[in-house]
Amino acid sequence: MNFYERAALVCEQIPKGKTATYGQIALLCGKPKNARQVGYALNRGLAGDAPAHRVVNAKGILSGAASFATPNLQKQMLEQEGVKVTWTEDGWRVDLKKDGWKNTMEDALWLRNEFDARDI
DNA sequence: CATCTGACAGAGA
DNA sequence: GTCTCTGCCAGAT
Repeated sequence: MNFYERAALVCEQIPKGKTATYGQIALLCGKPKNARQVGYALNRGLAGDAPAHRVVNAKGILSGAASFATPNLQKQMLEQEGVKVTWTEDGWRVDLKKDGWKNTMEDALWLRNEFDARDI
């Protein structure tokens, strides 16, 4: 099973206008403890064309390492999708209560099937 | 091999 | 809500 391929697939399922956390991605990939690897994957572009801008840490902070063309690009893209991004002491933050991706059982089942179908 | 690092998270105070 | 401490694990050195 390839964790990175899974991570990419999961990221692609994040609905537009919603955000998911690294831990959430890791969980859906079947590796609850690999949150850091999710970040690593996105950082290294190992997640293909997955929408990395919709992935934030557990606090909703845009961790913003520079795999974006310009600083604040992540923020811009999120706002473009209707996500409210506010500045805080810690940096740009989204409201996970409002714009966080709520996984449904169907999302999980769908993913399970895809993983199985693609043997990853 | 041993260590260190990091787009992280959870538990406890 | 905050802050600190600990566990994680793939990659790099």
